Amino acid sequence: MRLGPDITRIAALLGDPARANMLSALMSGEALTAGELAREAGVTAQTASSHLAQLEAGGLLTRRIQGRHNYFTLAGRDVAEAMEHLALLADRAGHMRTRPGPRDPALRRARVCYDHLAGDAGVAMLDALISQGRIADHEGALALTDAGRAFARDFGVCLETTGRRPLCKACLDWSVRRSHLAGVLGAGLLARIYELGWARRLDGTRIVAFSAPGLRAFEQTFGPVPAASGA
Amino acid sequence: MRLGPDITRIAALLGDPARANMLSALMSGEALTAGELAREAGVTAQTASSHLAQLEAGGLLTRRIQGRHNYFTLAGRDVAEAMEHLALLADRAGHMRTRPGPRDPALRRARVCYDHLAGDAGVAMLDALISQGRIADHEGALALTDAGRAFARDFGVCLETTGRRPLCKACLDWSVRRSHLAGVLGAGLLARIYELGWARRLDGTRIVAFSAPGLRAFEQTFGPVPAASGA
DNA sequence: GCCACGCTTCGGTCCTGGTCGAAGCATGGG
DNA sequence: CCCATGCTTCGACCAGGACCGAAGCGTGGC
Repeated sequence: MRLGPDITRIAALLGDPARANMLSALMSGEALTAGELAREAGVTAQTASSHLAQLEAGGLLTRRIQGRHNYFTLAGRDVAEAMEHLALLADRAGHMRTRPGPRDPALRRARVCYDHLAGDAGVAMLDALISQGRIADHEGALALTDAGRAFARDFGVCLETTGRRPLCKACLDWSVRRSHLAGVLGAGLLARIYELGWARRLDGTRIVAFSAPGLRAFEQTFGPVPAASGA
Repeated sequence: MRLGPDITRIAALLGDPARANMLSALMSGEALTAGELAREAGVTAQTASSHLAQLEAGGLLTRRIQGRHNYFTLAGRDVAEAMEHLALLADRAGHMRTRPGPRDPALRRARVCYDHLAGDAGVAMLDALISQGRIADHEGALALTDAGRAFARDFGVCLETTGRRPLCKACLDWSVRRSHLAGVLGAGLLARIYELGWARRLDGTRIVAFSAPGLRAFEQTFGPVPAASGA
């Protein structure tokens, strides 16, 4: 059985703390410079440069040079999905980065999963959309209903299904271990949540922080967000 | 951003060739002994023992002791899914284990993805089920239709949806880069394909080998399987 | 044209971790 | 009871790779 693609190369890239921290920082979806990533990973610029070259060669990162800055982004949603999947396994095995700190609950409550909402809020949102009859759950397969299409339009989400990306997709949440909503609709809803000022992303983290009125509006639309998901 | 689960531990486990080979061997879904896995990975029993202990501690493997044999299986479908996801990234980046050998095309043609059919045959099967109106594809979300339910019953697949496992699930195929069918139905169909004698799994590999009449029967039910998927 | 800045390359150090030989410990058969 | 088998533990070896200091090389500002 020495066939098929070589998982080792990719996994080894993800297996180093410095590189994993860089990639985690990019899970927010935004582009960061080499220097910012070096600081994020807690290493010098030289070391970071080496890591970034490896990640780029491995197809996990995309580099765009602008002036004297090198901007990096994840090479695609695939990368983010694979990392989330690994996070699920890690969480189940109880592998935490550190002793859970004060900001960890915030991460579990609402965070960005590359381009859509995850955590308690993300799971609650999908639950609401299903119970409201806006998304149909055919034994784990999600489909947008006519009512859901109307809701998306009213909410201001553009559903142009450009490319082959599915409209609705279930994405397994590592903190709640249930599905939240990904796909075009998931990304569009989060974008609108930002635009409406309901929430903003905390700089340098994946945490999505709701304002007090924003949370009220969110819960009015999608129902209450349960408080505790941590064990 | 030093929050959330520690991906590093899991990824580092997958990042070693010996461990990755062991896990790959277990992707067939069957249980293997420590000695078999050692041979599979090309290392001595001592080294294998160390690796297996790490994989077990990391929650990727389950050990069952029977007499003086230690049988190992993947800890769950999650593990297989995560590995497939990494394989997708690796394949896109062109990371092959070796120069593609003579058996590599067979692997791309039909292989087992833990418990369901993947490769050209797997993708063709899902395509057929959709075009036959047995599975509905709502922009990437798969749902079994009434016709599909009847077909499954006639084909001899039991659809008891025990646990929370979805009936139909799209699983991205690393070799074809399109979806094949996972979920309860996907696993059930492969089981029936074995039972009907259409195909069998080659020992020690993930290759699913169709017999000549078996392939004819398969193609009569699901339409022709395209020959080439390799680049 | 000079310097500051961002990043990369080079060279060297250090250490984690994979590896095997040998010994230890169970299980099962004769 | 003794031996073969399957696996684990211990100890030591060695290499790959992470890391940083220093130097090199572009870009942009003055």
